[in-house]
Amino acid sequence: MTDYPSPDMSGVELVDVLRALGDPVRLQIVRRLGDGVPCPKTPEIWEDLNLSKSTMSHHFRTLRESGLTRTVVHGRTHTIQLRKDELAEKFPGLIEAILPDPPR
Amino acid sequence: MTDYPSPDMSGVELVDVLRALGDPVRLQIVRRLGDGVPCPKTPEIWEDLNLSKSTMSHHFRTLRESGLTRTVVHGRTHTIQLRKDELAEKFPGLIEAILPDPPR
DNA sequence: TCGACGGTATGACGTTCATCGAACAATCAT
DNA sequence: ATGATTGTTCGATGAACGTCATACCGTCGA
Repeated sequence: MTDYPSPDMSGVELVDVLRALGDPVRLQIVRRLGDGVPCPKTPEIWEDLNLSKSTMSHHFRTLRESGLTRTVVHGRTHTIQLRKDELAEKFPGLIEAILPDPPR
Repeated sequence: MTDYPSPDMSGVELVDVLRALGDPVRLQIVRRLGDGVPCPKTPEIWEDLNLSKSTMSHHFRTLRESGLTRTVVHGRTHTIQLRKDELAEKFPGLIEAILPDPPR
């Protein structure tokens, strides 16, 4: 079982988080992950983005390495999860500010 | 008197703001502008950043074009100002989240 | 009017980045 | 075992970016 480590939040830098968010594709991914619930990587996330598998994988890696997301492996299926609580503690208000609308 | 137009806030995109913030130099500039008070471009802002005049000018332009700042010309002196109120209305919570500390 | 000053525009250079196809790796079903 | 599925890694390519030195431009003071 392969492991995809995400950095400890103590080493996560604000500027790197912002840089990761400063791409249209990645911002959209994060906003779809807004509830913090793990989400399968493949289907509805990028059917409409019209990007190749490898490009999506690149963005998933960037998000994970920036500290924004965590990747969980289940067999041959991967799910991606926004590290919402940890981020809220380290950068209060940031995630809420970039998520779609108010949570209503 | 030359004019340096900043975009209307209605056309400002979140992803462009985040991209502008995703650079160490620009993030630092914005954080020093946090109070929204106009700040002269030259002196204390970048004496310690050890960057050339033209590089700073490039970052100032990027910030202005992204919608984050406004440039005001007084004679041969330029001041830069964070568009704090407009940004707070368009992207609630964002600026506060990336500014140093709580305002105390 | 003429220089000095504050800042911008231009062009160049090296690096990073987003993107893709193809190859690879790991797991599940048969 | 074998093949199909799910996703990552690698190598390449073109665009965007950060940086600098130089040239340029508008303004102020003598």
